[in-house]
Amino acid sequence: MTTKDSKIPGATIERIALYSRPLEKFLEQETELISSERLAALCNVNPAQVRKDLSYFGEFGVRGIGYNVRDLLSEIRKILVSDREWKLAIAGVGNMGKALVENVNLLKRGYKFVAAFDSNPERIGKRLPSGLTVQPLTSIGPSKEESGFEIGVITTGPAYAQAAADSFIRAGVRAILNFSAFQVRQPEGCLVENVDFSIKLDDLAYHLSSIRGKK
Amino acid sequence: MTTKDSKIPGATIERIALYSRPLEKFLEQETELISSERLAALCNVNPAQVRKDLSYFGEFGVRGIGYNVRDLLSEIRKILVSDREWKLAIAGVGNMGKALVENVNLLKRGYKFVAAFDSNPERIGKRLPSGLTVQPLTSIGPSKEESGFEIGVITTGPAYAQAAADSFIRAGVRAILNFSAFQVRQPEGCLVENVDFSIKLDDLAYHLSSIRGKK
DNA sequence: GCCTGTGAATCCATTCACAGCT
DNA sequence: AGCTGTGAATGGATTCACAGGC
Repeated sequence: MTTKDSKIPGATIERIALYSRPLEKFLEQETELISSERLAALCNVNPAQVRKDLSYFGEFGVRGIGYNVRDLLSEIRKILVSDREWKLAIAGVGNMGKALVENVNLLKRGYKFVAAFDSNPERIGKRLPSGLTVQPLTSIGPSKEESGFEIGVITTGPAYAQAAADSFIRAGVRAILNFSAFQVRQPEGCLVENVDFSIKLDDLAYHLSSIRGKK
Repeated sequence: MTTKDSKIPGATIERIALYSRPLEKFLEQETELISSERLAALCNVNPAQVRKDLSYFGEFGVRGIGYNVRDLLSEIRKILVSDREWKLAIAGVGNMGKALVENVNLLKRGYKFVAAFDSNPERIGKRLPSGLTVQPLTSIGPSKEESGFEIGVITTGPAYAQAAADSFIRAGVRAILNFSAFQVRQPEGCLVENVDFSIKLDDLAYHLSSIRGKK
């Protein structure tokens, strides 16, 4: 990293990831150039935001012209370190877990599931379409270099989420993506992203009612 | 709503939804009282944040004592309007879509899927375990009161996401939860929440590398 | 003229710190 | 003494507005 460390807003990183989606499409259809205005429109953000976000990492555009699609995308990939493969493990192979393990979009982006765990005895030993064999949650162990995983994904029910997180952490995992409806304790030195979509629904429901309520 | 309209931070709503999760558990195990400190710890937020968030909607606690679990939960349910049933439709019944339609947690919270759509001819006409029959995406029509739905959920591939959103909007839907890796155009008068988890992974990957890079 | 890059201004959100009630 | 409720202070993030280069 050649950046003057750490003054980068958290939200900037997520948006930079967001920008890469339309850029990929433009690259496919061989569009050469893109303006911050156009890119912003596609991502529902302000054009100045796009420019500022990118400016944290360098000067990727040309004044009066715009950004070169191919170059910008390649810069973004470098920033996000999405130019390499990341190994994931999943805890909980219900519908949601299977949906993720079999998601080709993730694989295309370099996120590869290399282990699957579950607490339900009926599921243990089963072979997933992707080739993984479901192991007992309790067998999550310190990851041995080769077969190790770097990111743990939790798709268990709320009752098992914390246990799964604890196991992952014991196994040396430093980043967890938690889809369960249970807020995992933020442990020292481990990143946790919670994606509780029932909260998103609550949010929508609230705003729906308040709009209707207002008029 | 008896609130002095609209000065409520967006993030407050999401956190209030968050608070309800541990409260539900406390209610089950018949804990009477809870302090902002304890609740905050369980949700990984600051205690003052909890108090301020709640204070936007009223004075639910007792000084020197704390909050009554049952009362607080009931107030939160009123705030979030989660004391009624919301009807949802889903577009895209792949793994992810099925995971949502069959998710009992959502049903428990009052979110009920009443229609399912897909663009894949092979899926159309199939009956889901929940009893819904998959209809063609193109048949999303203006919702007729009775069978209507209020929130549209998108779990199609990126290529179909915008079309699904457009159809939902034409059908009169005012709120959309989008899980596809395509950012749906924010349309006039319709709320859209995007939950692109591949972005969350990018975010984790970035932070993982920058931590390792630093030491 | 056009579009980027960025300090300055604004807006929003979080946290502090203490008054107020039990 | 204990814990809430909240103005004031702080800290971040977004947007403006214009200088700078094509």
